[in-house]
Amino acid sequence: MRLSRYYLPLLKETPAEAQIVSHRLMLRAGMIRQEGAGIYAWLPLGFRVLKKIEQIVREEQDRAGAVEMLMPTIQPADLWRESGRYDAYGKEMLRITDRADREMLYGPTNEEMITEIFRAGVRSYKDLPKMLYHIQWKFRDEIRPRFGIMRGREFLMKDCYSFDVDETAGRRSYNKMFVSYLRTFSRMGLKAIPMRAETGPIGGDLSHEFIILAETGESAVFCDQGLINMAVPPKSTDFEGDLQPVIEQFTSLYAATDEMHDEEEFTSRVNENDRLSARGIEVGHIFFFGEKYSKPMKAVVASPEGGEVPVQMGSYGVGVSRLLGAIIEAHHDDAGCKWPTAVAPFHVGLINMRSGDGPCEEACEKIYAALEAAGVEVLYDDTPARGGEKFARMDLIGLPYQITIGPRGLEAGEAEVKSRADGEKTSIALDKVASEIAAKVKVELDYA
RNA sequence: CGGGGCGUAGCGCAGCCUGGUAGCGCAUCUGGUUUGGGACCAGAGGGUCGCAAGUUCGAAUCUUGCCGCCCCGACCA
Repeated sequence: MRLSRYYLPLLKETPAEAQIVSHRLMLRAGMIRQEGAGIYAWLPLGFRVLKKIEQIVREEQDRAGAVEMLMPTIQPADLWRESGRYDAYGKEMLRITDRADREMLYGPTNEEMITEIFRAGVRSYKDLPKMLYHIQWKFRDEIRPRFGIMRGREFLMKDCYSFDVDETAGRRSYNKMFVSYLRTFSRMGLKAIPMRAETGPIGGDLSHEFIILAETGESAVFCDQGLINMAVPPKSTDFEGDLQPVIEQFTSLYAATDEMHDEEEFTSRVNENDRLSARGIEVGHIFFFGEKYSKPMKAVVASPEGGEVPVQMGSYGVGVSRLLGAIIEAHHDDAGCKWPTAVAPFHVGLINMRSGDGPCEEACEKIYAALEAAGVEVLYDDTPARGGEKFARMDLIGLPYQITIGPRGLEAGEAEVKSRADGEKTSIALDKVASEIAAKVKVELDYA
């Protein structure tokens, strides 16, 4: 992509309303634009990151055996009357009437609808287990939206639902999602810690929140330091095999959000040096809630013993749009974002120090074409701006690699490459730079 | 929902108390000098001062109502 054709409205000054670094950087880097309280437009750069995150979530859901579908954003109220949640959900649910005065709502979540869809198509325990998910926009009329997309009213969420014949099988589904989440967040360069959590209005008896540690997190958390560097299950993990040992490993050490925190247990189970009390961002939440919806909504299957039993359900959410903020919180410096390659809007920024200069342009065009041909995503700054400005904005948007072409390097037959993550600068021969960077990018994308 | 605050050029703000020509920095446009970490000089364009009503000879400024947004608290991906 040539920057001259792109839409990248960067802000030099920090907008007054942005309180946390991820919000500030998203506004300054031209990723989002606020259209109302808790409502944001995704500008081209932000949209690219959102799509990358979404795709990682999708790949790990598929790998765990979940099946993708898409449910509508607008739902009929009657569905929610069946579960009793139409009244229970309160003002957080955006209620709408259509032209015929039918009561509708903009979905804050989809348990009711997926249960309705499931019961229409499944009759026997032999059809189980099933895991269905979608990645769809939700609307929750939050009392107080804040921190940009971190707590927006409209947000993109992956929600998965599992259906099993009994509790044992249900827990197997829960375990699959547990492992899937560990991998999902790890691939984005995040260390997410599963913590025992309350079940909230969705209900149930088994629940974990996946928390990213960050100073600006909304919840206080307490955990054993040992969780931070625990090895995440590899790509080769067999999701049909026994995952219980992994779950036990990750739940063996103390970790709880403040609602579930037990100071006595914390101090008795965790050595003083390993006690970590911090703040965290919730990026995922998994529940097993059994018959909570299947019973009132009559989602039943024929059981092996004859007769009908309500299916055992779980639901599993990932805040896809929130993850952008969480990733920036974890990867940035004073100059801007430092995207992990897996979610970077582009892999490489190509800087022409002297636009309009024949040899510089020629060298840039050559490298640009070679990188694109190698499947590397390049943002080529072909604008007439001065070098300093180009450096500053590349640092701000935070692409993993910057390749600089200027008269100085050309004389030596070299391009300068900067790694945004560690700031390290190297010189590489002009005819090798594209292939070397392409190789690095490929390795980083193949990780996990 | 309770408490606090804000709304003036694309962005950041001053002006309001004490009513009288709407201003500054950045950005933008033109010309020139520059060009390896957000350049300099000269010139130019850009505003229903959130909306409405009222007070007044006169309102960005005072009064009232409305709308929008932000921050602090209890809920949530």
